[in-house]
Amino acid sequence: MERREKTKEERRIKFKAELAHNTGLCMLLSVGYDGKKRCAVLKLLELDTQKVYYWYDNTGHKPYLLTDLPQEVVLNNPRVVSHPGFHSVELVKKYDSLNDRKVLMTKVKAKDPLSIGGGGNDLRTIIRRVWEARIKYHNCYIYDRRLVPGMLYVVRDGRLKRVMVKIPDELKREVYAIFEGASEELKTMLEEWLPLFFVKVPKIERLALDIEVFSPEPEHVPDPKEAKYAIIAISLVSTDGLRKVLVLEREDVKRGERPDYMDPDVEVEFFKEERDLILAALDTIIRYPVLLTYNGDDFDLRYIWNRARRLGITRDQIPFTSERDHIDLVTGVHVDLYRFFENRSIQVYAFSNKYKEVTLDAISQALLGIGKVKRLTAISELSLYDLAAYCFRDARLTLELTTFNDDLVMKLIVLLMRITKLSINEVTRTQVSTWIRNLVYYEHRRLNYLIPNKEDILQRKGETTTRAIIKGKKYKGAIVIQPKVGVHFNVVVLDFASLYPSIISRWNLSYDTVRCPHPECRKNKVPGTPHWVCTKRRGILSQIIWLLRDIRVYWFKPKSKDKSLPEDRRSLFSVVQQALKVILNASYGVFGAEEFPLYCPPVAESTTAIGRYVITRTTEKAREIGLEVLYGDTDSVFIHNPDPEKLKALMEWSSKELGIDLDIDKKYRYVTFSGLKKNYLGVFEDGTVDIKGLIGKKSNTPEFVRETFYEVVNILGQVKSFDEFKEAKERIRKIMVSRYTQLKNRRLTLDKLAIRVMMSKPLYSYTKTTPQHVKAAKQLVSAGKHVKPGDVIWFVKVRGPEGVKPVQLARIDEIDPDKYVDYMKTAFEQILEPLDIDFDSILGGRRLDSFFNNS
DNA sequence: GCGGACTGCTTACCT
DNA sequence: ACAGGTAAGCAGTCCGCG
Repeated sequence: MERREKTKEERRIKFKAELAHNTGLCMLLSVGYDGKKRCAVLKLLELDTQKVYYWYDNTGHKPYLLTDLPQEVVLNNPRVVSHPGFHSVELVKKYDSLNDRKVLMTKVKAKDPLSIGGGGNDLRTIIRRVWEARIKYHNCYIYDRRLVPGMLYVVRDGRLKRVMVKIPDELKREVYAIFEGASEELKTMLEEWLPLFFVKVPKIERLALDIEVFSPEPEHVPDPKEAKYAIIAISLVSTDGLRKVLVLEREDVKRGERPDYMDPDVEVEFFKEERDLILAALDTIIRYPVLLTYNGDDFDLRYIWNRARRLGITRDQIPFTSERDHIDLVTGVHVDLYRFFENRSIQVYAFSNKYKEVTLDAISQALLGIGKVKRLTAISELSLYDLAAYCFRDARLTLELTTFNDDLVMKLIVLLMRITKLSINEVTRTQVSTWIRNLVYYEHRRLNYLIPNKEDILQRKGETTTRAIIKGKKYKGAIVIQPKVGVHFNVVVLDFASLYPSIISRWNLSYDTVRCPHPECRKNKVPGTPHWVCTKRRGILSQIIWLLRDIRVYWFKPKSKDKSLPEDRRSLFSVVQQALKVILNASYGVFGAEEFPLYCPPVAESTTAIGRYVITRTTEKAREIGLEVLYGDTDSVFIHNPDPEKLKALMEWSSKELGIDLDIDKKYRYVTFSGLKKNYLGVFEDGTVDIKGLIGKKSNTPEFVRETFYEVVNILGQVKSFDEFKEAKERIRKIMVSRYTQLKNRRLTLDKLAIRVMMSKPLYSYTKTTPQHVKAAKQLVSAGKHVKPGDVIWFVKVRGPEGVKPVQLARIDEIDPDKYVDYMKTAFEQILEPLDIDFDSILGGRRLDSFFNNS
């Protein structure tokens, strides 16, 4: 996309996005910076009209940095005062939490953010002794004005005002009861935070878009930078019922038949000119406040822009703006769902790893139960109606990823905006460390704390002291208790509800409290480390986590399951608790991540050290009172056939002695342990099977092995008592025999035997070794295919020197059956061995290999 | 020249 | 640009073997 473009203001006028002077109720979508006007600019979504308004800062807020040099010194520095961006200086008081003292600082204001930093000859380089000089201006503006993206505002006579929604007293009382006895500071904080959780997420109209592009080579996706080939279809699907595909008529391509899987209400419009097609799409785009795409930042919108320019459409006619790392919309905001779902925390914590590959097909298959349209023909060879149907599905899926389950994803995004104080553009495109950094910075400003420099934290607090088990890691982590091999009936799993956040809040862990400057606190040791924790002040992180954890555990989580509440309340509560979970789960890890600006090794190390102390003390106590501990991992203990009284005693002991809640998490009818850590099968009371870490479950296990594995698992789910294993064993034997016969006779397709492994990096960077999936990928490349990071390689084991072949290039008669026998054996031994079933003998003494060898 | 012991790399999983 | 711990399978290396 072209670098030079008109100012935000000029483009706003061009596309008729109005200035906010007097508005109805609005939601704050984003905060940016206008380089020409030299001020912050807000995008506000008016709820009634779904119109997006611009509001430019009129408070005179300026970018700044802080320095400990006195004002006179700064003013006597000619390089500062003669700097063209220099504005003024001001004396400010701050609390320096790292050193527990009040400090006077000089605030150096500038006319624009680049003069503070990033402009080469900037004030932060000139002054050198600086704080808070690397915060992006739009975020700094949010902190100082205490804005909360995702919350409600109005503009009256040009003045921006927060709209306060009254929370019913009854509700307030309930929540405050949780924090009874908490400090005044925490209660003030609660006052600020409560509305963010309880104010309903407003309706947000949105339009999903997807494009298809002609390509002369079927395997090649055209480069959006060049946009050399025609856009042949654009689909547009919206929350207000628009369902449309714009299709380009091409000389040699037939319209064909309208496929029946495309709903009859989908409108297909044909265009003779590509230019008209693009303009029609742009015309629709500007009518919605939110544009949704899947990979629009890197493909669809970029392609449209460059293609439009190529076709002579002027910049003035294209409502996109090119930002540093994404494409935004002049008349609203652009949410690229690929960027959002790519976020590891969203993937793991919000969607519990339900999708593994970050492709539209995989995600929608996992979350919506429907994938992309399957096609065998190249895009460019589809008939026009088939093309329309294919393209339509993609936009539909993109929209539905935000609407399913009562707008879950949209609500989650808004809740995350409120919690992290990030604009919608940023929260959907950044990782969890950015979220946590931003929310912690915001609290610093609210409390008038000086935001520390990373080097100062490291210098004062130092490095870690424990030794990690894994080579290359910085400090010791969690404990895993060796499991007792075999089958165990009636097992109760106890766990510490969000252990690490509990530790951070209860033990007052924070970069400002661990190894604090007071000599009298040194007695307050963290077990297993030389570190100590402050006894005089509450740490800022500990305070934040306390609030977020307790409100989640004691309020939102139970309320989201409370059937007596109306459905819409419950669904909001459930989203809130999920959003909090995402944040809380990452709150410990970031302090052990070197790149995090508040990186503090002793904080991370103390957290895991206390975790080890907690689980160790708990197992000791359990054994002491006569409970049998079968297994445990980090924050859980598996107890065999417990006396309920003793169980209760243990839980009470934990909250009293350790200050951390120990709850019943799960009850199993029985559990089988193979003897390996992080590896077991548990059957719940209702017969559902819970599988952890077993090979049969892993995504790279061949489908054939996995199917067989789940058939066996299904039988195990039906076993109610020890005696029933005998019958189960016989049924398992039958399954194995039939499956092996199937394999022997090669009555299966190659893809059932495929091992699927994801390439995590580009092909050329495998320099140390050549793993099998890389070998297969190299063969694909030789055959003219393209592979890139994130692609899953499907390969089979074959006889011959290479040993592997990608499925696309292999034949069923080439496979090496012995390798699959081994696979089967390891996969099944993990569940059969604890039941005392011998893998080889289960087929009546015959070696499994014989099934292959006599073929 | 070959096979076993070993280490290291890579991926996928658990908490 | 959240963390560490566990496991599997393979690649590659070293060592011993008259």
